[in-house]
Amino acid sequence: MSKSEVAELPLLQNGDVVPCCPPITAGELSQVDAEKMAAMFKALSDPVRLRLFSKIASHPGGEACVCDIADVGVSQPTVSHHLKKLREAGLLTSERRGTWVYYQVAPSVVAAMAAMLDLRG
Amino acid sequence: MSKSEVAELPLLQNGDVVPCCPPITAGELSQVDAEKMAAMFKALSDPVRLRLFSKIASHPGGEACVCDIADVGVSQPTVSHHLKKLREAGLLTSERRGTWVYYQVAPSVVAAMAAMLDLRG
DNA sequence: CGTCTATGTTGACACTCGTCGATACGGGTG
DNA sequence: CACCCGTATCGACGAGTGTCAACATAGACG
Repeated sequence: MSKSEVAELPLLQNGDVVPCCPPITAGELSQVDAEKMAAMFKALSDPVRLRLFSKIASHPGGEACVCDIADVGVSQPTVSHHLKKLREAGLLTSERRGTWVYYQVAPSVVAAMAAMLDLRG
Repeated sequence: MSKSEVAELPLLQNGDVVPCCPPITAGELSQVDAEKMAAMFKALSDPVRLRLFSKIASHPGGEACVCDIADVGVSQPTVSHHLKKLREAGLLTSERRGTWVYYQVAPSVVAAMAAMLDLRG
């Protein structure tokens, strides 16, 4: 029952849409594709993560320092925990610049999620 | 940041995109909007639900009988449980026709999710 | 070096979730 | 009516998740 099979997500750089999976209207998802997609949706299935993500996405350049977005109503370790989850899902990348750590959205991964929800398949 | 005030999960009929929440690039999500969006994403954050959903979405008319999609590797009660979750999230509607129950996708809700992931905000 | 600030990690806890078997319900059919 | 088939609900169990306090790590600066 326990599936510790952590599907390794793309983790690719900005550019274009990664053809991870076809639109959901294109046919039945395979087991593997379903697990990959589910991992991405799960990353956005928490209100705190969603708020962190929107704060970063709405910053100029789609990038923000942790110190700029940490005010979401939970403790600092919890913020760090959620940012790690988003990073592991491939939705964010992080980079340390001196004292601060900056997180950037991974546009191609987000675009791939949106493409999968396109019903005009 | 313009946040639309939608009372509860749409559950509306096919037609156009429900303006649930602005694109994630449009500004910080409110607590309420984040919870609504998170609930929708959570509904698609499970591989079994994703496979059920894709099976329905890829059927002609975006509708399918339970008997046509129930083969996803889990027991019948579990299938029923997941379909209920998708229904409660507003992503599916169900209708009994004689012996069988048919599930249909709610295109507007799915389109709203895709719109929220549009980075070209 | 020592210290301060910013961020990440660890361990523990309560709670939620996915799953199943057993059971109930609803509607055809004989 | 009795029976069977398709689907939903219930109750229970193990695994997973979000949260925090405490602690650890990494630069900046004196």
